[in-house]
Amino acid sequence: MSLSEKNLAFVMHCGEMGSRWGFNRTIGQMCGLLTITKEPMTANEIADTLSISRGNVSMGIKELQSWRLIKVHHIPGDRKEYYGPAGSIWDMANRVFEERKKREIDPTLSLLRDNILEEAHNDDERFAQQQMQEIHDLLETVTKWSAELQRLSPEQLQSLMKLGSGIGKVLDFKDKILKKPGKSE
Amino acid sequence: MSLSEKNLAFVMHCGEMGSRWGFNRTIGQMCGLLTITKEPMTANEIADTLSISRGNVSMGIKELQSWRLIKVHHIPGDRKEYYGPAGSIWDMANRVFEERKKREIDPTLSLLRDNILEEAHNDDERFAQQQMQEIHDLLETVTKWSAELQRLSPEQLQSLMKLGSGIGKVLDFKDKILKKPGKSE
DNA sequence: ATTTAATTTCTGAAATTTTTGAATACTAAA
DNA sequence: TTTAGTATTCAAAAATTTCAGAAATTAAAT
Repeated sequence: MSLSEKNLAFVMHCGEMGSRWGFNRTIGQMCGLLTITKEPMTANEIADTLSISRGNVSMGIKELQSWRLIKVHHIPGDRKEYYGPAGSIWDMANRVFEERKKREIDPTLSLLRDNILEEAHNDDERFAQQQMQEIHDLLETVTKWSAELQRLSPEQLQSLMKLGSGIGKVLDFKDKILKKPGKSE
Repeated sequence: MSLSEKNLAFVMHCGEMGSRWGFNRTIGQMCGLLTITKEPMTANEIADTLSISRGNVSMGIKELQSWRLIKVHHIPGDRKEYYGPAGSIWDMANRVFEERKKREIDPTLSLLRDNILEEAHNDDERFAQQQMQEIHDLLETVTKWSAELQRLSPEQLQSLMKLGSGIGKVLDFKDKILKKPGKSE
């Protein structure tokens, strides 16, 4: 139940970064711990390993589940719950990304939509609305794009990722590709 | 110095979202206020408009400058400093993105690199290292990509953004494009 | 130099967030 | 049912973050 020095360093780092990634220290540690541990762990093991209270672990688990970052395993004849990562590293990164979009972008998008619909009553409001329109359009583009990426097949994604600096070249060909005769957008 | 109801609503929203975006409430409000206000504002105007202390504004300005989100203007014969957004909405979004990468990704990348270089001493470390390698590769890809996007011309970027669901089709043509005879990667 | 206008830094109080641990609830088997 | 092994909840304590306002600093104007 105790971590090697190096693994501990990683877990602690995850704790320190936790709040930057969208959760808190304990939850960051838990997430790090579970992703580098081969076998799923019980809540008590987690508490012991990280030297935190059992209650705290319980709340952390709930939170990590709400992010869909961990999943429960059961061992026949054992009523404890064993927790492990919910998927591959890529899956988990996606989840974090998605969840953060939900928290960091969607509420703003919705406020902006409402605001833009209304009529501006004076110059200040007019200028503000222009700015809000720009923010709105930007966020909407980001939103559409992330949805798009999620829709790609893993192969296509890999392909895209490997593209790197090739993206410029590909773009230069975009028109030719999309404007094939008979195929309108 | 006072905001219309709608503009106030936006500014307060920015405050509420502030901590999710990487700063705190006051700084979020300040950032929102400055981006929807046409004319640059003095620190005192900001303090009055938001009903916060002058000292707090000063710290907020410093922080927003460290994010490169605002810039100072001067009016001849006036020794006050006037603050306004550092660029277009797109510029600002880029800055936030870049800055967050610096804070949320780079430190982890560096820790992972160090960790991966060392020899694993047992099975636990071996497994952990595999996972870390995956995280590392993922983060590195993200990093490369964001650098790539910054390198694109605004036109190319717009082109890419408008692509939307076309991205899949484009990818299907990638090989043909990049493997033009005589052009090896 | 002195005064005045402005900005920055600092400290402790207030607000917020996190954590604990005891009490409570749940659940499967005896 | 009861019991024992679990998991969860929640109020209070601890830790952290934010903030106002005073004091210090800087810089321009006279």
